[in-house]
Amino acid sequence: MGQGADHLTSNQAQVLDHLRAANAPMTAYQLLGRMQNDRGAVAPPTVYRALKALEEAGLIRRIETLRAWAPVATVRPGVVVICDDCGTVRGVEAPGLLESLHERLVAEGFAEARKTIEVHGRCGDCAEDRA
Amino acid sequence: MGQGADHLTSNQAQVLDHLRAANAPMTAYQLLGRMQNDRGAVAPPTVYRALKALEEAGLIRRIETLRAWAPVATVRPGVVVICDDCGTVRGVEAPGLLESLHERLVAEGFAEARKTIEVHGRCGDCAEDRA
DNA sequence: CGGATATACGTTATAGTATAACATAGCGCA
DNA sequence: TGCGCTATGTTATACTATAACGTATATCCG
Repeated sequence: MGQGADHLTSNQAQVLDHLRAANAPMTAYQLLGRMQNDRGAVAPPTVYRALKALEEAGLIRRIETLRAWAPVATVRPGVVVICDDCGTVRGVEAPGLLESLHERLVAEGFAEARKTIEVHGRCGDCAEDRA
Repeated sequence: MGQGADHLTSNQAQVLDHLRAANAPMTAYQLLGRMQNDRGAVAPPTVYRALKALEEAGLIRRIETLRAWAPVATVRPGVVVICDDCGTVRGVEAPGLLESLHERLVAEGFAEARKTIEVHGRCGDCAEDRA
């Protein structure tokens, strides 16, 4: 587990721990609340700086459609699948898909820098629960 | 031009006009500023309500990674391609791609409701300008 | 040692995005 | 006429994110 990290600072480690302990993405202010429980006063920049460093280290990513953050372990590669019922988030491998999109764009002279692919819906477990 | 619309209210038409006149997505508060220029006092809910109605009518969509809004005409189907240099946004057809992703998810028991696919990078025109 | 630089962090304030809640106005129609 | 519906106005506030400045600590090297 864990790649791309050098040494995490204690703020960064704490944020990462909370994200890994959660079973759904957390917003920055949810994290802020947890940190304020753990120790005393914490201000938003503390959280956002940790999030930025962790994102740059490849350890977390922002789920754009949720305005929230998730550890990369649960979300891995290109495609993020989000259950709107239970809130869980998974990464789905889709190598061919990313490949073919890439070729499409290259053919048009577009130089890709960053891809965001997020799918909302209901996961199998939640569908069963309603059956 | 234009589908899915019933009758637009004047707020909605005004917002849509501004979005169509722009060559890049606009934030809600940019739109708010334009509306305040056009007539006098306008408050955020006026803009957000119009955006919501237009989105439900399929006439615009939110570009999640930009926190901004674009007319569907410029952005069409599944894949949104964004140039980080000039700010323009295009829709790219990618039927096979969406198809195969869909099948992947169905196979896992996941029921899709909404897909967001956004690609950032530099468009061909901007690449030339730097050559 | 002592100073220069770099990094993280604390702290205060503010910018930017979005919605809740309640009041009002106009329209269609029983 | 009076009811219900929809859109709008209006005020306030919630939520998300960053700017700007100061301080502490570590590191490197003269």
